[in-house]
Amino acid sequence: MTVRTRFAPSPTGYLHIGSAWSALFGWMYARKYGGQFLLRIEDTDTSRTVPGAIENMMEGLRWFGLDWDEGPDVGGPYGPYVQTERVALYQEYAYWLIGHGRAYKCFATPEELEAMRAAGVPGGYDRRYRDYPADQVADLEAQGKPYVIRFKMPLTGETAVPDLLRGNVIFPNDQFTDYVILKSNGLPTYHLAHLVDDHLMKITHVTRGVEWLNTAPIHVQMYQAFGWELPVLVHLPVILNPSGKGKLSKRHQAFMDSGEKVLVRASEFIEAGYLPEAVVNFLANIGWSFGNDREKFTIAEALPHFDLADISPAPVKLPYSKLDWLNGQYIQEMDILTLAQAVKPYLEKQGWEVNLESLLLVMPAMKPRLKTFPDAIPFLRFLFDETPPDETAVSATALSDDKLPPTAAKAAFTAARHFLATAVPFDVETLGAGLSQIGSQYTTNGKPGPFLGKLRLGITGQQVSPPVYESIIALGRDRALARLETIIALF
RNA sequence: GCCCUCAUCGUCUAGGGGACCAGGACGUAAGCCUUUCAAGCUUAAAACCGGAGUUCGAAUCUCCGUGAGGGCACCA
Repeated sequence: MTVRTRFAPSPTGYLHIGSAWSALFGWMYARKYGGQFLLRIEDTDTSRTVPGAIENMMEGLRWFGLDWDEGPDVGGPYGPYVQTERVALYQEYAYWLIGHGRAYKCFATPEELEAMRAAGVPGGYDRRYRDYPADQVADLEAQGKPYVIRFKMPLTGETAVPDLLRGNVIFPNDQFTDYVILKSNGLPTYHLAHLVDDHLMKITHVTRGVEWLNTAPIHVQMYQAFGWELPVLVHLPVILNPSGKGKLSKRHQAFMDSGEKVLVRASEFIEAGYLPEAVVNFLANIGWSFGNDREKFTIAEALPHFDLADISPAPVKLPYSKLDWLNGQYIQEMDILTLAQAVKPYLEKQGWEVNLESLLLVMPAMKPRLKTFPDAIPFLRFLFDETPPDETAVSATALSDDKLPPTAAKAAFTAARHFLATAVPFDVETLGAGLSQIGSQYTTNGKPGPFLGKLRLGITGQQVSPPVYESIIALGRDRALARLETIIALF
């Protein structure tokens, strides 16, 4: 039997990182066994459907590299893959259950339901129409009273849910009421729709969040009622908010202790400058481990080791700082041109006009300093931002100290200007030799350090920058000389 | 309130009766390197939630607590 897994989001918003994580495991399992991974849209709550959400999710999945063999856009042998296009099917199965005594029409009004809930009826419904006389049901129907279809849960006994990660989880049946499977508008609820689809689409392994574990007994009972084989159920743990309480929500923005925003949507990870390989590697380390103390790996490498049964059932907080580290590791493997092209848009977003040539010149020096692409912004302001440096930051006092008194500083900068005007070739070796010699000559301790530090400040207007020689080269001879002129004039 | 789940360093994890005075990674701290900031290298601190069992032996099995979470819709 081929493995078939699916990702079945409802199009109510954006792709959540937790959803992507769950999709990843389903995808990995299907790929490992050469099976199929499907995308199905669960849009039976039409009031919550958000335009564009499907496209957004597909885009996110593609970014992660999670491709699907069957889905709304590519079709497949068990389509359609959008639930609102399958309603006739669900209705057919709902009525089949009625015909076989496993479901019934319920005419309870919203007001009645409200009253039952207020009275504290377990499950919010007292099953008043469960055994309603057939002729009276016919009467109500003849009067055009709206109704829903409810599934008859057993009143006694217990239901065992075989969960791959937890074993059999036993639920007493009296905990449940008769759940609505077909709404009064004719659309199915999740309980009916996902189950009919999973069966018809021949899904073998269901990966979904633990929040479904509590309603899984209904599904087990329904599978039995239909006489269908239960797929392997894998309830993945919740992803917790790293700061504070509860699960990671996309509704309420959370913040790290550091004050940074907690990333939740897939699109936020993209915008924040993470590489898909890094994020996927990061997610694969959540609840599962490669083994052999290995943290960094490609998904292709992970596949042979992967098994759904090895996933830990414990809830997790995403270790965001590890993602930063991993992303940095992946950046180190990028070639300079690709890296520069990846960084460029983030610099341009600052309103800077970015010259690729200059960027390429500093990129080798920048690479080990980057964990994410936007990290380059504070380093490279001097290169692309033409607004003049803050005068209070770059002043004669800032450019001199006891190891490099003002007169010596002025002389050193003047010497540097002469040197840079003629230095050939204009490369790191030449500049390094010349400028450090000038530095040693003018500082009171005879070391180049104090001068080079001031030179960085003078040239870049920044306390922190790429290494000075590289910065000067990236700036180019003319611009560097112009800045030295400005500095010398400060004394 | 009722039902369900989970529990190893701060975090992600390895481990599944003796190989564990518990291993790795991130983060943190210190040192080296160094023109800043990083990177890199070296070192350090840091955990089996508690209590009872079972056993010659428990981080590992059982039970009870505790804590953390999830669920109780004509939402998924």
